[in-house]
Amino acid sequence: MALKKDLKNIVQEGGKMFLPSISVDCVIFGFHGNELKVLLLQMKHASVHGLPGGFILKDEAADEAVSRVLKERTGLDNIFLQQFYTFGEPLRSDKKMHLTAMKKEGIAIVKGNWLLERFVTIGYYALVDFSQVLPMQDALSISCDWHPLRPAPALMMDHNNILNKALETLQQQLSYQPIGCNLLPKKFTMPELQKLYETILGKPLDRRNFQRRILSYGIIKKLKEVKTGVAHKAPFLYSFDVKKYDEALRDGLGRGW
Amino acid sequence: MALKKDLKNIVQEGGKMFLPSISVDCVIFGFHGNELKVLLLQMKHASVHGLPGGFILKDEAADEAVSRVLKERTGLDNIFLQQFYTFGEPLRSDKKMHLTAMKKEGIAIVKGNWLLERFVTIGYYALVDFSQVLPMQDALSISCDWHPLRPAPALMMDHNNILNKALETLQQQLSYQPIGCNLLPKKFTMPELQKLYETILGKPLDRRNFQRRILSYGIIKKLKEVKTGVAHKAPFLYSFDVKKYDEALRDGLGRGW
DNA sequence: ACAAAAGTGTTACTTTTACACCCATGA
DNA sequence: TCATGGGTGTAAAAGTAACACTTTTGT
Repeated sequence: MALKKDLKNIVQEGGKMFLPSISVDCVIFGFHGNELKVLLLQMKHASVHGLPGGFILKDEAADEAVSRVLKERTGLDNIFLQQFYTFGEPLRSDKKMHLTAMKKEGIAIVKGNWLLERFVTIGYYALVDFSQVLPMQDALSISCDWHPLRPAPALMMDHNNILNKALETLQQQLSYQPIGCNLLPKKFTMPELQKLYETILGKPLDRRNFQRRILSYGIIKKLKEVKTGVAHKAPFLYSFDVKKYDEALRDGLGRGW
Repeated sequence: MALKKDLKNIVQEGGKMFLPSISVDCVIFGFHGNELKVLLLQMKHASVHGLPGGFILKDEAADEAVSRVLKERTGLDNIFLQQFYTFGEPLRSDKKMHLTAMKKEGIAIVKGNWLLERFVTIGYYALVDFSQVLPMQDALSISCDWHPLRPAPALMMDHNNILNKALETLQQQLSYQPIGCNLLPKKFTMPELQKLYETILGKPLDRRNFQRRILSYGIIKKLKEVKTGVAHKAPFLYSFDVKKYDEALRDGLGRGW
């Protein structure tokens, strides 16, 4: 099995390939069935889930490492990615976890192995179009799948903490940054976008006010199509204006002083 | 000289004491003479300045490491501290710099020394009461002093980049977080606070509107004293309400959806 | 025909901005 | 006494929040 060979290689050679004591973890958000979802790995040797993550190659930028991990787990390039916090508590990483996992894998891991060190992890969140993702597990997991956020499953180590902080950051940034559209397909309807905002913020919004506000940002444009094959009145489709969007990403939307 | 002994120890033993390839850097902001200042080290062996920084002890939290560095450079405890970004570009650290610096110090640094590795640095900014700070240099610097921000001096490596990002973050957060007061003495006047906000944001604000808005947050309270020994009409003194302030820190000030 | 969701404007309310005069103090 | 900065309120403008009816479509 290719994955196991990879794993063995990482355990034995990782110390030469990767920066020591630093990892990246990624909270991948998707939106489906009117729910926010997060992509999690089901770990092989423990009844817990974990965030997709990885290590930084010696000549690689942290952002590149995350993109690489993301590509591996979702098949996607060019994902909206945001670093949100670096977790540097001394007791956050669980040294025993790797030890027992490797033992069960039948891979030798000796005292002093780089994986048994304490790790500081850089947290990123990603916003992806649910329908475009093809989840793929990694060497240490049974499966990679979407999970609901509320409630989120029990995660290994401090990953629940990381997940919560990611969600908090997302909620805060949603009001000032034009990020909502990243979670939807290229063409989407106004009610879909609104549902998304309501879901992230966890509260209902007025339809008319929502529409006015979103449109006032100028980052999305109404297409001349409607969504077909749908019950009830056909809603218009919108897409977002990449140029205006990029400006808004730089300058923000909110007011403030 | 104690500092040199320390330095030699860090070069030779640091690999055992600290997390490898990770550093912390701290942008320390102060306010004086109606200007935002930043505390910088004048490096010994190059005509550049640098941000105060350090490394994380093997059993120490990243935040603790920064507090320790801050204590060493400023003499202060319990400073307002905020992690703002982690810099993980592969070429950000300058391997030659340490090498030549140590050569000039007469300290042997051999190939493979931990200091010659690539470093990822966790950026923090600190807000301090200028009048309370007693700047102290470290082993690699001639002096530690306040410098103007606009323009900021040339800094080593990517420290100008770090500084700029810190300032940007500060500006953004100022509108949503009750952080202004951290830069002033315990008792301050409304015009002082306003000057501070104007300086950080780089634009003038209306006196009456500023006062109304700040007071509406409820985080500062008017004292029954006025500032004495001052020219012109004596302004009232204010102090900030720690309880309300802590609430606001958690919940933010701004609106949004 | 009806149930369910989408489209659309107006009004009241709240927040923000703009603006000017008097007062106290030190020089 | 005068120059300088500090204290204070109000009115207009902008932005936000609340709200209802009509249209379309599938069943």
